[in-house]
Amino acid sequence: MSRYDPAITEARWQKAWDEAGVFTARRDENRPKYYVLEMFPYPSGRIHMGHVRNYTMGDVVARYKSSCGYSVLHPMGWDAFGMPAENAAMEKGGHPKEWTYGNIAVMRDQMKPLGLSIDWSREFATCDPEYYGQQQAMFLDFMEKGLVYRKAAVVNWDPVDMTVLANEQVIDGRGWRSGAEVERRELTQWFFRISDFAGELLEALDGLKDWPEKVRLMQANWIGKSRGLQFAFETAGAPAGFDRLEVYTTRPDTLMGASFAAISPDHPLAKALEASDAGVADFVAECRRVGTSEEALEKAEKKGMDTGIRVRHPLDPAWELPVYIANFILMDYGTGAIFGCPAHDQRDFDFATKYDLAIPPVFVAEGAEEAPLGEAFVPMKSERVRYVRGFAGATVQTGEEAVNAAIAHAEAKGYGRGVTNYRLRDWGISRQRYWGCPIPVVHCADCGVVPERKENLPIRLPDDVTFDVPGNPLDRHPTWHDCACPACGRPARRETDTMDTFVDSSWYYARFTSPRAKTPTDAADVDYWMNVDQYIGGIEHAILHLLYSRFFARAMHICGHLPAKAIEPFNALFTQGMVTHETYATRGADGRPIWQLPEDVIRDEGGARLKDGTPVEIGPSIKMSKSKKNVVDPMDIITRYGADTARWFVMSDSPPERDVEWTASGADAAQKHLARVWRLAHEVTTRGAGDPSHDQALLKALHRTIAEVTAGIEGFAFNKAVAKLYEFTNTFSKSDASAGAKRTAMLTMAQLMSPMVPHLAEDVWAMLGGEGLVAQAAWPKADPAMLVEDSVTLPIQINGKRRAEIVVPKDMPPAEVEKIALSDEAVIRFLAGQPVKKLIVVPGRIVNVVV
RNA sequence: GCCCGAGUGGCGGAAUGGUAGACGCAGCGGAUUCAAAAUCCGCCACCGCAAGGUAUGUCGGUUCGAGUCCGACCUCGGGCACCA
Repeated sequence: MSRYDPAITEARWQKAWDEAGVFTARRDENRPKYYVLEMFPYPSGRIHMGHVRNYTMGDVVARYKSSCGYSVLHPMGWDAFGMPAENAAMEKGGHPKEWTYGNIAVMRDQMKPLGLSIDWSREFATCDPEYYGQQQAMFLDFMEKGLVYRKAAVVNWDPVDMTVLANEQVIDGRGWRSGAEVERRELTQWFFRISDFAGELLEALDGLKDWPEKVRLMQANWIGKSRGLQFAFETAGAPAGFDRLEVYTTRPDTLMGASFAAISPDHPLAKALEASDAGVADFVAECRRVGTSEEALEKAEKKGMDTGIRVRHPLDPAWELPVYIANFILMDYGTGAIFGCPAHDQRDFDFATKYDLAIPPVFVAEGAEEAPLGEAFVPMKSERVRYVRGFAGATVQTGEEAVNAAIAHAEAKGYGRGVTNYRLRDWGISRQRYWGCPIPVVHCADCGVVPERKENLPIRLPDDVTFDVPGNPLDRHPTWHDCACPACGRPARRETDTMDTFVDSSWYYARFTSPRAKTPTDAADVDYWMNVDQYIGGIEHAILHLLYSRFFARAMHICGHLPAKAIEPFNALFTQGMVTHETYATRGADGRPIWQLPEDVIRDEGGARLKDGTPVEIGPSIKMSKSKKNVVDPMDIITRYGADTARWFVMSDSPPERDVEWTASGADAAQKHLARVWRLAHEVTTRGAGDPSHDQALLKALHRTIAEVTAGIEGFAFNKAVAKLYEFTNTFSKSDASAGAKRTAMLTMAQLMSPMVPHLAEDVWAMLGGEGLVAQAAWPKADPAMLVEDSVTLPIQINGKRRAEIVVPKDMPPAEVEKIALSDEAVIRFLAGQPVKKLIVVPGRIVNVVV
């Protein structure tokens, strides 16, 4: 064979790895273990470039760590429950199960040719009854430990399709299929008590040293710890049972700036008024037409309605404030009621302006005088301000001090108490859908809500369901929900809610350590393999998935399924950027966008159109997603160029943490380079002796490359590792070193390339007579002696501008460097006799002359 | 609206506060070839004949020195709890 031919060799090496069992994870007490995990994929149907990028990154780490002597666990599975399977069934017929497992088979077949070092024997899908049965067992454990409860919560309700909608399915306040205006509706739903762990989940973030700072910050903000005052207003004119109105505020120091109180449309008081007041009922109904998402609520026009009720100010019983129902008050935060201080909160300011309420300032900037405000004055809490309507603490103090003084005042006078509040809400896991893990409880007329017996698990999903009408197929199944009460044995009804798919993905990392165990985990296996040493996934999961997993690990520990060391399951986290692509849309008859696949769009100078000429609107480049159809199929590249080219390509150029916009060019170039390396290796076996006097230069370059590539991989700078390999390839190609040195250099280069392009590396290794498989060879070490340089080029700046450069011995004392610098011809010319005011010599770096 | 990021040549990007543009793509020129493909060599931020000047989204600041640190803003992206 005399040319690079991945089509033949890649399959051959994959077989060789397979037969040698190179990637089978083994518990080996004599070796350190390393668990590398990429966020498992949703089986959408085909792999996309984001997958290739994600799994190649993980594979580089896994192969590298394996070379470094670790016993590596690198598994793969499928996050297989979720709405798209049901949507497909509704649109095209068929069954979610067939659709899902069919997609898994296709995607597995697409992933295997990538040559990933995955232990496929551990593969599972979350929709396997063996998996979700263990999840149900844990749900029962959680119930027993009081980590689960039921309460009423609001959902998006489509009144035409008579079905619950996901936020994603609500577009501009309307159902995505029916187009009907969505309503908020209350249902009794299941919750996990994640908010009980809010403080701990927040504090433990400090220990996650190998997580990106931005993710820790996002999680901290999401948990949203705040210290404030909770107190009750006495009401006047309120319905029976509402003689007090509890409010929570983080700015009790602004109490004297209150000009109104406001409650959420979902507040019990609002509901009570709704029953007797048609005006309130209309207003509340209008508020409920906004979706349930925080974004929708925050963006909606701020509206309020005066209830006619008044509350007495806690510091002055004669002072009465009006009570509004306002659409921007969230029932889930604090008490669902606030007092409004328009002078120091922009939202309150807008509200007060709209409804013509007073805007009395509480404090002014230090040194300023009280004046009418054109907008809310909201300085940092750490800033000192002068209180003109203060009531606790010094006249001039920081907001922080004033808040503490106000809380102390309230507690001393007995009208309120300091409270620590979290923004984090309990995790609602109920879904009124079929394709999810059934919640293993039974509703009995006599015994109430009863947990299913563990021996009856898994509670399997029925196969005979239909999707011709919207709504939950489990609910309308004729017999599935019929069962015997586990407590009294009488006929009862099975819970038809299924679990949020985030539950499935909150513990799969633990399951990979013993995927066939008859319990959720196996003690010896989790103890050996946990924690995940390196977790890799998209930044879009920075908050929810990772926070839920952190909670779940704690809950599993409480139930004995994880050791204490695993309550933070991911030691190191890397968030890769997304693969983005332009979006293409045509317009439907109703003006709504109809997304189009890139492969169906023809681009030309004028814009873009479909094959039939329909004009296409080009949207911004955003995350590739099924719903926007802006996806590109990586299989074309793999079948045309081979896996190594695709792998090399996705590791080149873009830093892994940054978004990369997919473009079709570049794959050719990647393959050219790999073919070049192959050719250079082949030449080593055929060329003559060469010149040994050039060996040292080549080997020095090689050792620098070892150091740089190793640092690149360790630091998740794969693009830089690739660039260094390009550089060394150029050096190698130009080198006239001896055959022996070239063989050594090429063998080492094959090793350095092997995490990225493992098949080519094996080719080269075998060609040059390397021992065994590269996949099992020890990672090369850079010899420190070979990294030392004797001289260094120093730029000389004059007033910060580069004017000259000098070459000096590496260890030359600064005084001598100064002398040489000042006697440099170009320096003398630029100085033109001006006196030198200051001379800065940064050894090995730079000289700066200031005149 | 709120929270978190990112902006550097034609393009992807590199640069512990110390020579801005490594490396790659595209482009241009050359070698080889009957010709092409493939390969190899060279050039390649902008303005300027040159000396030199201007350049890291914008505007300010700190510093001997700023792409990097600080402040304000602009644009784009992610998340906002039922998309996964």
